[in-house]
Amino acid sequence: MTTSTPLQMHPTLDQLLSTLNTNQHQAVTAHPFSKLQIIAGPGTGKTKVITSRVAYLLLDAKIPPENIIVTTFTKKAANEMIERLRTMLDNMNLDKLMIGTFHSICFRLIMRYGKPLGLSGFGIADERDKEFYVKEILNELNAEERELFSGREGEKFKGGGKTSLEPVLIPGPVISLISSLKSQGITSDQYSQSPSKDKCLSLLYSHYQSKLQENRVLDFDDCLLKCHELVSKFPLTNIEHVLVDEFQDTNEIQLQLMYKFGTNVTIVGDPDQSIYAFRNAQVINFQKMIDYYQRQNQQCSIITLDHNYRSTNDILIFSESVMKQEKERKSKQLVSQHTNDFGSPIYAQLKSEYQEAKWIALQITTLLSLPTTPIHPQDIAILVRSAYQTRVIETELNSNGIPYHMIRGKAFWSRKEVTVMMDYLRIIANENDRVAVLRTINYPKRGIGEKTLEKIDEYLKLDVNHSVYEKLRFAVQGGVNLSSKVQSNISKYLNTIQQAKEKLDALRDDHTKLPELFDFITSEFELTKEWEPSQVENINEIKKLLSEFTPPSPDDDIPPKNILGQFIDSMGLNEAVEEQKQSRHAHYKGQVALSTIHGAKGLEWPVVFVPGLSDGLLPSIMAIKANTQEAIDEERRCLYVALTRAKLLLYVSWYVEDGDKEERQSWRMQVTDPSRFIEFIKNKDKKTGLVHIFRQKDKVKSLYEILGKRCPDFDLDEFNTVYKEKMNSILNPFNPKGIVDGCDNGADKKVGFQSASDVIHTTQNKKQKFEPGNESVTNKLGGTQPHRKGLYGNLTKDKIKPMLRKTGTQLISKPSNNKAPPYVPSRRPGSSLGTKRVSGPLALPSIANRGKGGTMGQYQRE
DNA sequence: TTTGAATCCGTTAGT
DNA sequence: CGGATTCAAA
Repeated sequence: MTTSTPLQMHPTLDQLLSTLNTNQHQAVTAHPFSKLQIIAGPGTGKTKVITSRVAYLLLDAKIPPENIIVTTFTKKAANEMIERLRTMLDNMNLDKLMIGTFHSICFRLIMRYGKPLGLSGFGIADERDKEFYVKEILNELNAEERELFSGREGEKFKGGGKTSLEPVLIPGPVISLISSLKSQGITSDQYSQSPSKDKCLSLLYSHYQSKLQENRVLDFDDCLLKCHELVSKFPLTNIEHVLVDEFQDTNEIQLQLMYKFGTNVTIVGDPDQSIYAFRNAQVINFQKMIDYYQRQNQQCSIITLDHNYRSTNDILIFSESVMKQEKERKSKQLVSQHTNDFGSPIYAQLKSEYQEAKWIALQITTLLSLPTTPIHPQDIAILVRSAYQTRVIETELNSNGIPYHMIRGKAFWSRKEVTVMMDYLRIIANENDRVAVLRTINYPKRGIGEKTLEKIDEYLKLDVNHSVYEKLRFAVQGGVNLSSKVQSNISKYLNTIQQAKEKLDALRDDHTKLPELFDFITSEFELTKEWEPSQVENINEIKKLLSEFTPPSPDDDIPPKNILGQFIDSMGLNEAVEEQKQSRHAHYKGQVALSTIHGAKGLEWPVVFVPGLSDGLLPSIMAIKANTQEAIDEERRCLYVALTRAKLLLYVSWYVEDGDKEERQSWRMQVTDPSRFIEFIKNKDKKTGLVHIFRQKDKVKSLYEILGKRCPDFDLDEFNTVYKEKMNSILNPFNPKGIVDGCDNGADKKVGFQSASDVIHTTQNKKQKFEPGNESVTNKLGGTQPHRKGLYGNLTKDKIKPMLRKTGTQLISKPSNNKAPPYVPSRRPGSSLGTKRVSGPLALPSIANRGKGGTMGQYQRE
């Protein structure tokens, strides 16, 4: 199938190919002008294969880089791939290789060629913008249109009928239904002509599109849809090969785009790892692709990679037994290339999320306290289904002095301070960003409330010949009737924008000065003083991204936006350089990774924890409620992805809550059952994970060896005794037997049952902060202990707060600094763990973090 | 009319 | 818990 004999091959390529196994070799060297599916299970060298295939196309088939499109799932994956390629082919200029996410490639194409469609200079509407626009169109419906919604078709758009008798139209369903249509490639025009259309939806879809058009923005789905329209009308003529990575996560419009991009395609993916159906991804694309080419009498070859280089066989068997439960699945035979095995996953059933977190912390400290341990924090990951699950774990890691790092998800970008900052950058970059103006004009408070805002917005919508910025100037100069206070406040706001714009112009394209501009904005708009230290930290993350930002390929004939505008587009597509190439490793070094399963896709660690294997968490409550096989299957694949991230040691755990004995976050549904996906281990030893590799000296030895260290001689039995005692103190915290290493853990001191007078103080002038969730008590050993139920009788916090307020009494709490807020990236908690501790007081919470800036602070009110 | 506090309410992943 | 909504006080 190769186009040349090995002798004629490029020496680099030759060398490259020699490192591949038979299947990989076959996949890489498949005919360049053909259709190919590579089914790549976890750890089968997928990235290596796709990268080598690109190299093969460049070197052997001599396809110029600009004639190849490679789509990846994330910008990060694209960066990694291009780095690998640069290393492989050090002298080749790859700047023109079209590589990136579908969204960014499409956006680039639209920027470059979109003029005939009237799309030049468009920006990106993010999720918040979408919601803003949808709310707007719902408010702008006239009486006649509103009438449409009284029928059955309108039902699904209604909600919130609890408080007001009149049901209200809500944006959620509108957004997701429109998105679903778009990802199937259905435009609003097409939909409005469909005989089976939903009249309400069709109406909203049209309004929504006009709204986007008016504001000159594209939403994520539009990037794909409009690009499809573009390449249909004006085909790309130069593209000789299209490669699609993570094919299992493509949706219909992406499949159609792939067909349109070029006739020769290579796709790589794994149906078992399809976990993005919520974004309308469809596994059926594998079959659709085959059928599509079949209809054109063209063959689509399939190559399956089955050598797993990542995980031990035990881990593979375990993961496979999870997947086996899925009906109608083509079972896969992954063969581990490991010769060592460390036994089946270590597991435990616990009583609460707190206990589970403690269990995890114990496992980690145990691993890290092995003599000359071969395992470092950066070798460990904790993967959860939902982002909020990290909170309890973070707290526990903090109090054990375990350094960790959050792999950032969407949550970071929806933090208040982050969105505000982005909005401010947007108004500086773009005179016409109405939404950003409306969202910043009263933050910080400038005395502009709902009514005034309405008046202003009405005025802003009037005249299309002036920019939003100009119109706002006119408004202050008398266009809108405003109080003098508001008038002067807005003037000041506008003047600061003006100054910032001038600064932006002055720095031209010198992006090294962007941080200065950034500081100017935060100080002049008086943003910093609105924020807690931890929020400022988040803002500095943006500043860092801004200073690291390099605009993409300036040699293009794209009408240039200013550099800030380019930065914002890039952020809108979530593709800002997350971390620069080399510093990435240094940055994460010495830190445990904490991530959602979705965020961990494509990554691997020697040690992986998968907690929260309870019904309602995984499968998530939403999937259970949806009550469809597809939803449950997707959750199962999610688990599969999590499990297959592990190379050597896999820890799984779950908890079941019995009644209200344990403190629970009351707003969450009680977890009562282990996950249905792990039925098959429930029958085994249920007692909790005392089953451990440390039982066998030879396993411990080979663990050291495989990690490139020599196992020192040490007393494993003694090590295990310590471990078991600590385990006991977690499982039975009030049992005196849990006393470890001669340290009295205070079982006789009624930990957790102190009197109310300990926490309630009468204060006079001193304004005290009430920190929800922080009323923990410090016990005599320096450990913190959450309040137990019963402390305030039947009173809940919500009830007690106003009572205290009325009597001039306030609830105060000891600043507890080891509480972790959700989603705050990379805090470095105190000292890192020593590696030499063998039998140190692991069960005791570290006090290293005490006294540092309160991390719950960001939710306080003054 | 704006603001801050009280209260209600939902519950997922992220290009 | 935290966002949205409602209520009450400036």
